[in-house]
Amino acid sequence: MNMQLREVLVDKPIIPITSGVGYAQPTLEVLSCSSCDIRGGCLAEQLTVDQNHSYQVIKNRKVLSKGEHVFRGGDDAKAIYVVSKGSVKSYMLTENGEQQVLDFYMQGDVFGLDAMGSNSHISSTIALENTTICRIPLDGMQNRVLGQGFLNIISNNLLRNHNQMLILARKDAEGRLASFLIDMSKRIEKYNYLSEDYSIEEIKVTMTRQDMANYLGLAIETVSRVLRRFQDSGILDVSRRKFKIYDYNYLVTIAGAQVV
Amino acid sequence: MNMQLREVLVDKPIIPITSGVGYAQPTLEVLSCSSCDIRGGCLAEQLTVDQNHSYQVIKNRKVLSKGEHVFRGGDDAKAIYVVSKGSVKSYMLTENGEQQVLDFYMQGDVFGLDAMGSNSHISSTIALENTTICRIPLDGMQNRVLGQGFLNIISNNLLRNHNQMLILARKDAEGRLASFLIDMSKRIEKYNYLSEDYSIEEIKVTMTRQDMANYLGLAIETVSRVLRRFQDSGILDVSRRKFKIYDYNYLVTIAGAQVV
DNA sequence: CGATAAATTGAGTTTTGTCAATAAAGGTGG
DNA sequence: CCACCTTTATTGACAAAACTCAATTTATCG
Repeated sequence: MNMQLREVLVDKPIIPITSGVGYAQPTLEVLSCSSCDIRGGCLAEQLTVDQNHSYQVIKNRKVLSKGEHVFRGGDDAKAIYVVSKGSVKSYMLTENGEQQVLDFYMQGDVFGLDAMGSNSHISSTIALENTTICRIPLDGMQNRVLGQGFLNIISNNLLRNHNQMLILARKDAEGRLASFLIDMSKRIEKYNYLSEDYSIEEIKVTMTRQDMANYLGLAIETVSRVLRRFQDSGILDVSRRKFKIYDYNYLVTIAGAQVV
Repeated sequence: MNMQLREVLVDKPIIPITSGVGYAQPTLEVLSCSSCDIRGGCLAEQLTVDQNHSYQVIKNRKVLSKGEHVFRGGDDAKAIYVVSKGSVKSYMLTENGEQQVLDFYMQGDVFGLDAMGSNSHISSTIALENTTICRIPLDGMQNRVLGQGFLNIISNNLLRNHNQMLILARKDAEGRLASFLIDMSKRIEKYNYLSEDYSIEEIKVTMTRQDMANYLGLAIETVSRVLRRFQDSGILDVSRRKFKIYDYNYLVTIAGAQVV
């Protein structure tokens, strides 16, 4: 990980970003996939095959500090992205200026697909911690062959949305939090499957209570109270962003059916 | 329209359906697009271009009666679909056996994308009225060229989901109903743009109050009461499935920002 | 025309949101 | 390394919105 960071810093800046309005923007790097932490089948690679089945290395890596945007609503949309390391949240703004969090993405996840059909982004994406992302330009995308991997990413994105719609429409606060914790737990386990210190029962998340609330359609106070109730009933132990889950199965029961 | 129906009936059945378990299934027809009501740029066509840019006509039309399923959760997923005429609803079942409606689709809309990445459907889709759908088999999809039209469909589906997530998470019952009515109104206007008797102010929907409730995450009684409140305040006139909108702008105000 | 499904309306309860105050953690600069 | 400040999180009291249960009315379909 240190090696990767060094490499990034040494190579910068090669491609200046072509962005919207005047806020600070990080620079882009052209880096090989060899320095990426994603192990096995990064789906970004499948998108870089052209009609002659030759690989075009057109991926660009970018290092973002916590709180930096990958893109904002209104920015030009000429790419999709993969999280190489770290985590981001995707959100839309309501007319009151509140954030509706659409999803959280972590290592290996593809995001930005909702802008493929237009010239500018509607949603925004921001880094929740120091994060490295991989940018896949869409120029010439229509000349690339449609791989099954790409179809998988798309339908997985859609299924996650559908699951979230069900959660927002049908579940009470406890069900939403339980679903969220199970989902986070599973995803953190998935991208940590090779490291020795992961656990599905002990996770550390990167988002605030407000982010959770904005994702689950709840008030921040409700999130706090439900977590306390969970703790009081012995299901888990909360300490800020760290969750120790004692009764995973009961959490599954509270959550109800999960699709993704 | 009568012509089309006749043609369908004359040609049947050519391809028997390869479906799951034992409930009645309609038969499939191989029909040319010439008898389709979709005017101008049916996006199904873009999906049937192979790598040599020659068109492969592999679209199949199917006539469904009201209440018939296009597919159910668990069915094999080997195709995506276009609504040629009529309307359908897509839904998932909760663990209590309740329906969460994911979206409604009408003439020209593409659905079933969420199953592209797996072998079986998780959601179900059912006809809300007598409906003709067009089936696009996915076999060999990976050899087809990725068109911008397909990307547009995907991101449009994703944007609709995001919009709905915002609605479910942030808006009260009035906001949800207002959003729904505006959306329906726009979509009905869009596919009726050539006929002389359409109006954005006077629409007839094909779903029940229960369907609306299941879509908007509300109780059916709440849907009824909100519609009554709208009527009492002179915004619109409701008569079962017919809505006459008097104050469209006020509806937009109540609904708040719409993305799609 | 009768039976069934769909929609409406009322009364009372529950859940969650809002407002307000406090506590705890994390970051910054001396 | 500590004190201070800002951000994040917790907790309580009360209000509001929507749900549930129940009864009734109105369509729709055979």
